[in-house]
Amino acid sequence: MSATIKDVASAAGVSFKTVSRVFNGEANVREATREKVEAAARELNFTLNTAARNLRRRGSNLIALIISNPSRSYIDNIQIGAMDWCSRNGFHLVVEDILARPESFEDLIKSGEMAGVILIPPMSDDPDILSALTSHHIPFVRIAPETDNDIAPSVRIDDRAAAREMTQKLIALGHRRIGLITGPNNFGVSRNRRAGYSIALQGAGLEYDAELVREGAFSYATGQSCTAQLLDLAHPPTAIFASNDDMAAGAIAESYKRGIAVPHKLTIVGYDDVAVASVISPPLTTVRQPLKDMAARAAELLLERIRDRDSAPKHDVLPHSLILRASHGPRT
Amino acid sequence: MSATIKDVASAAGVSFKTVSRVFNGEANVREATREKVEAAARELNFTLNTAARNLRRRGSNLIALIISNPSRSYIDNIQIGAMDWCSRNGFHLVVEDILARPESFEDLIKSGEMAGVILIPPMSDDPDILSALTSHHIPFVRIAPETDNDIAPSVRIDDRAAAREMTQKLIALGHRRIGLITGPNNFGVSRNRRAGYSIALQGAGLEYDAELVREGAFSYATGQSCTAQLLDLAHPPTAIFASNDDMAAGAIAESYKRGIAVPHKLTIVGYDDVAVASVISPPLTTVRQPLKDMAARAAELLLERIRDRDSAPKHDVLPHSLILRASHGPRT
DNA sequence: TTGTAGGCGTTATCAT
DNA sequence: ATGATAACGCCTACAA
Repeated sequence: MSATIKDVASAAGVSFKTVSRVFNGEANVREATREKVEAAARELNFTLNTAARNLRRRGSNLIALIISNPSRSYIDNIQIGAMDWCSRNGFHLVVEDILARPESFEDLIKSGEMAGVILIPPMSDDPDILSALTSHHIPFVRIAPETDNDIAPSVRIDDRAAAREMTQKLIALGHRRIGLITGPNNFGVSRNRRAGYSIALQGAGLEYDAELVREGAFSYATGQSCTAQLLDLAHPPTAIFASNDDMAAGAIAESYKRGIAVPHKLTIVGYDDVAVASVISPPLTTVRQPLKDMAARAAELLLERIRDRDSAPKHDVLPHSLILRASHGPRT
Repeated sequence: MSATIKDVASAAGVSFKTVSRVFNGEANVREATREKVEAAARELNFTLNTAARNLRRRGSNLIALIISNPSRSYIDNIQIGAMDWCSRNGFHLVVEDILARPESFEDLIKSGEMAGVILIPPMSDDPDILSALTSHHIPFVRIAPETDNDIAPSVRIDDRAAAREMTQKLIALGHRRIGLITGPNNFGVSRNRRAGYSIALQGAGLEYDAELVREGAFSYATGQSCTAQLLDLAHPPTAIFASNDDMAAGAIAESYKRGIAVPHKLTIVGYDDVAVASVISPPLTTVRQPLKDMAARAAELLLERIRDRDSAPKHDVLPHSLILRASHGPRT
């Protein structure tokens, strides 16, 4: 059917090994020979057969992104960054939803079809997943794990510092009772962000009031319900810090429903800076994470490990920033 | 490293061909033999090597979803449906963003690594893409193309009927000047939905007023700007029909900004019924498309074509429905 | 019902 | 700088 290196070889009058050399960018090919081969290949519309290459190399050009995350907008950004990197580096991005069918993860791992795996929260901290990957010797990288380790590289922002800074900002605005809507507790980022919140309070001599801290699930609906609980308190907060933008959007909706104007009567801030943040009303003050860059960087670190499995895993911390839009204001 | 069919064969005391038979579910294997083989395979933690299989079969277990769509929420649902189907049917879903790097599509096609390709708007109607796929003999399926053809199977809802029904609903509510925000004109669905709108007007003896029809880009921002244009008209519409939910959300935001209450002063309805529709305020009256089911069905039809390239392409029309929430009301 | 021979298209190894 | 030979692990075709 389609041309092989042998076809190209005979068309170019060289041995097929030379064709292989050309297509692998190996040294020791005379320039004239290279050109002859390339012309013949173009003529025959030749492409290397990936299956044959993978078989012989015991390799793969597939990177898997494991998905099981309640926030689609978070995944979207990660996926875009990863897709882009893959397409520029000769890989393909395979997406696998582990929530819908847990066996699919096991299949994926056992099949050995993936050159490497990208993990996002909460899988980045899931001991079963980490050990499965490790015992099958599949290179992987973790995005936003709770803590780093020697097993795999990671990419993150400093969640603790980011949450601390945002909380300090709210304190500087005069807020003294600040509600926190966290993510689920099995997310490392949830714990780190709560720690940052707590540190900021402590630094300002404010007491940590467990009543003001509610656990959401990174969804719009839980943002609403946690906000409802917070506003029903005898002493409700004057500011609410949601651990992602979806929950912040839910918080704004709940306030709006109760006739509480944001930011005039209540300050609400989010985390992530995904699409919804600049699209709701009022636009959201939030912590920006460079999710696309994080994903691209994660793929890069993963590639290093694929190429050299014994290399020491690197741990990158990318910069975050506070995006000040219109959903925050001074305590009134 | 990892076990091969030969290892399993000698462990089970049979020939490797028998192992192959077992793992391909072929007939003519005695039950006792099958069990012996399966036990040995379990023992050795054996899995078929995909690269070898693909090489020999000249096949692949990869299906590509080509992405280049302004509405992430639309893609998300399609992707979820496709991922799920793939994981249940021994395939992997590869996502490829053609907007970020157009060459990636060419590479994908030439490499022949994909068993098939799923196309969504606007690629479903892109002549260059269709002919590239056809000339490379890559099976593909089109989701929501403008019209069907003999080249590839397709899955759609009846956009024309759906848009007609929604428009009729608005007319029944007493609206006479109904604004339409379309998608880009290179989307077949845009044209079909506008046709449905037009038919409904005609059926009610209302005139099609080009002033009331604006072309958006399926984005929140264009929903806003088109609504602004519509509301600035000397005779503004009393209802606006946006061709997707993102634009409807933008329309609501624009109305809100101008102090125009929805639905009391202005009716706004959307299309798709993606996540944002039930999450904004007021919740959106919209046309529901079963996007996940459409994607799963598309994968199914694609598989038929992969298995038998000469089979006549099927064209499925899935049911739509009108979801009546709170963003519509009678003309006031 | 089970087994044997051969080759899919590439890369590795070793030679020239 | 280039070439010959041998795998990689599986499936197809045919034989027993």
